Amino acid sequence: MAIDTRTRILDVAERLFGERGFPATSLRDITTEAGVNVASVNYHFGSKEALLAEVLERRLKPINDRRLQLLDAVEARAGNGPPELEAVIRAFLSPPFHSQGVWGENGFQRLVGRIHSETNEDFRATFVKQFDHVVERFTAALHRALPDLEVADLRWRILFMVGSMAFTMSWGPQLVARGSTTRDPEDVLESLVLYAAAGMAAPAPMGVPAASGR
Amino acid sequence: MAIDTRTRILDVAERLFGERGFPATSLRDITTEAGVNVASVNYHFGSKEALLAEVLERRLKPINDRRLQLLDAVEARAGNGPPELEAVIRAFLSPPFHSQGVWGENGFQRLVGRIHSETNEDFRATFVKQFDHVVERFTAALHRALPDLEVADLRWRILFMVGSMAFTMSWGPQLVARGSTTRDPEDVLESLVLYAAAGMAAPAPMGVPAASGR
DNA sequence: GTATGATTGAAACAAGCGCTTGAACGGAGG
DNA sequence: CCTCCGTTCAAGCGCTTGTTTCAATCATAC
Repeated sequence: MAIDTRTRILDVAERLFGERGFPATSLRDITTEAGVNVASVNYHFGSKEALLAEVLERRLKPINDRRLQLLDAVEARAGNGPPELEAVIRAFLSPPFHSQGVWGENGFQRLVGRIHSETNEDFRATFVKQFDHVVERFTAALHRALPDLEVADLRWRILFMVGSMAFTMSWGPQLVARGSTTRDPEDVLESLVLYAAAGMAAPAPMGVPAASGR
Repeated sequence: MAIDTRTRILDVAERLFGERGFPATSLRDITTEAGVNVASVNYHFGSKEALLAEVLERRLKPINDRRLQLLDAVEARAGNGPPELEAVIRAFLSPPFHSQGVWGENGFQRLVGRIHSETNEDFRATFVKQFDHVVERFTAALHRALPDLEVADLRWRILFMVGSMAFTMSWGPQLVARGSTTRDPEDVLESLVLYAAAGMAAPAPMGVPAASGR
């Protein structure tokens, strides 16, 4: 056997969860395609949910590590001054785009896009926890890059940015495959970075009176 | 009986599909909570999928109609000149935010966010078709508002915008409920409009040489 | 070469799924 | 009163789900 059972299950599960979603993918779908026994999932992972957790962990951890590493570099370069906005955003957005292979043949990118809106409240809480540290670091960095923006506004804008990213990773491969647009993932990333940077730097909304007057 | 069976099923289905997702919600979950018989779903709608279609149709149609109506007004105001960017974006983003009640108690907004990344390829195709006309109208309007931007770039930016919107509608209620941020949906919409307008107006990427020189 | 502990296999478990059935219900029209 | 027809109901259809069981198999260590 070329690769061991565990890895084969993880690979197939990653792709199928990405293509069809978690609840719509059965363990038998996975094990049949992986050429392993149904029981091996529960033997190696314990449950279907635990399998999902490990599928995510395997990819998300390196991505978040890389994000922090890139952010460190950006902040080091900035010294005591504010970090460069576009560089901070690029540090956040580029790792998931580079996490694996080519668009459309990439189960995980689809899964990342999907996972952001698919699971139940409990899972969301767990999912968010994995990102807490990363989000806090980037929020702080962006706050330094954009000192005039209220933190509350900044948090919403980060939500907008993550939304663009997740949605693009989920739909992008399909749009590219349908030929509606033909762009290198690298170009799409670049486009997204420019878009997000401009959005972040947009004038502050004036709806609610600010705590610290503006 | 206060409301008729059909409507009760639609209301509960809308909320549960939004909370748990389509595959994870069983007909029995819906009918139990609605206080109706299981068979009534198949009697009134034909199948679970048809129920989902009707749940979406009921809300999406008015939203898209309203979008076009607002866009007409914006274009009429612009006369022969280019429409105002921010107004076009507001015409696109505001209807789903106003579609129903309050954040967090709103099944449909959650569902809208979710539906964008949850279902399978076949459903996506059907789903996209419902939006084709709206997307084309807004793409044209945005192209007139931003004549220097390649249409290919513009399409990606529209994807980014829709992603922000979908993600915000999916996660916003939860963030608000957790108290991480307390904002009126109207303020969030305003914030999103400003963000998207700035992103749309961002400098064009220079990655690939443009077909028509820039 | 045989014992040992980890892994795989075929089969079955209870539970839940979407959907169908055929009878019962209930108000309107003749 | 009775018929009719749209609607509701309890029950059950065949099937799939995640998970478990326990024997068979494997690689390794003595």
